[in-house]
Amino acid sequence: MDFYQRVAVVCKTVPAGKVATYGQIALLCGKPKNSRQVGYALKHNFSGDNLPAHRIVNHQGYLSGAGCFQDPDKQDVLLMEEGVEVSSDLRVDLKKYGWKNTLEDALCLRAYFEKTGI
DNA sequence: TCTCTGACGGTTG
DNA sequence: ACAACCGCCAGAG
Repeated sequence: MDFYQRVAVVCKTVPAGKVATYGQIALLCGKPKNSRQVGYALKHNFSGDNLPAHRIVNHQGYLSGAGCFQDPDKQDVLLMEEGVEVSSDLRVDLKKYGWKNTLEDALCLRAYFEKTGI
């Protein structure tokens, strides 16, 4: 099983206009305690294609933004375009914009992982 | 192997 | 609400 592939898939399943936490991603990847590895994966940007990394925030709703985009303000712009409000201190309201992963989503991802073998 | 480090999370005071 | 602490796991040197 390729954890990073799973991270990529999960990130893509996060709907536009919503944000997910690292813990959520790790949980959906089947490894609840690998939240740090999620960040590591995004930093190295595995799987090549452009992942919506701007939708991934920490459990407090802060955008870490450690240079995944050359322009630090790029993430604000992307989130704003998706209708997510970002405060000046790079924080989003998880109560409003946090992605509530349903059991259906988890099962769908699980099935996808089984199917593709990752 | 061993150690250090890190886009983190949860609990506690 | 906030900060300190501890736990966690995979890469890199």
